[in-house]
Amino acid sequence: MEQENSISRIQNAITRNSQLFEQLADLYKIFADSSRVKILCALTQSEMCVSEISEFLSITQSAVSHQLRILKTSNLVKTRRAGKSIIYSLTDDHVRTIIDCGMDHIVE
Amino acid sequence: MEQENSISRIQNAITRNSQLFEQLADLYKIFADSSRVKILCALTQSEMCVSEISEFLSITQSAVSHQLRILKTSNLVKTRRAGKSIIYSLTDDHVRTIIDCGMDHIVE
DNA sequence: TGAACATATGAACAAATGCTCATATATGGA
DNA sequence: TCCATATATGAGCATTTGTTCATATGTTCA
Repeated sequence: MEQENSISRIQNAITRNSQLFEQLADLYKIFADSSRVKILCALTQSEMCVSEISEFLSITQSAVSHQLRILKTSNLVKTRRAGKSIIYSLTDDHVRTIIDCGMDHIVE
Repeated sequence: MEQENSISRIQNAITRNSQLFEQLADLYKIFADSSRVKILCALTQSEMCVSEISEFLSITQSAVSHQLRILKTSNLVKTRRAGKSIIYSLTDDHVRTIIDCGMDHIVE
């Protein structure tokens, strides 16, 4: 039943809406970099400010900031200010789901 | 409960196995191109030979072949020969699941 | 065996990407 | 206001990536 919905959804997509694939590819592009995946996984555990992420993952502050910008632009993370820091957190649970999907495939 | 497993799995991954993120990112890289997503979606419907895929998606035979090579190398598709044609199909249902995950996020 | 069809592949090129370095912006406290 | 801390951003650069074009490999059938 759920499978059927999936297939017909994809069929419609292929025949009628080629743009959807760009969107889909663009979404996966975000997860297609190990720095960003690490950041997203880190935020899966708890919200963190930039310097915490940087330290936790051993990635340059600048690099982290650049990647966070991408993540925020694509609405996967949201921010709030706390004093001098800016705290990043996941926008919703989709990220968790998508990472889990991929993880399931890796682990086999 | 399922959420808990997810989180602890990710925590272990971050602290102990940085290589896992490369694998995860590499997996998403495969989905991060619209041609490959289209091909995978097409194969979601039914197995197809190269020229069918090429025609169905309006992508050059050469381009399709190059992408199929990537998909096969990463074990997402398998092949069998039928006369002059080589027929491609999905290796398992993980592809469906992953595409569905992404689709869910797009549709919102 | 030779022609026609089907697929694979290598080289070349343009576009996209992620990092670093330097610097700008913003906040809090002395 | 001045300084230290925190974050963002632009330019430059090296690497990766996807396509095209030409051609090679492989299969069927006359």
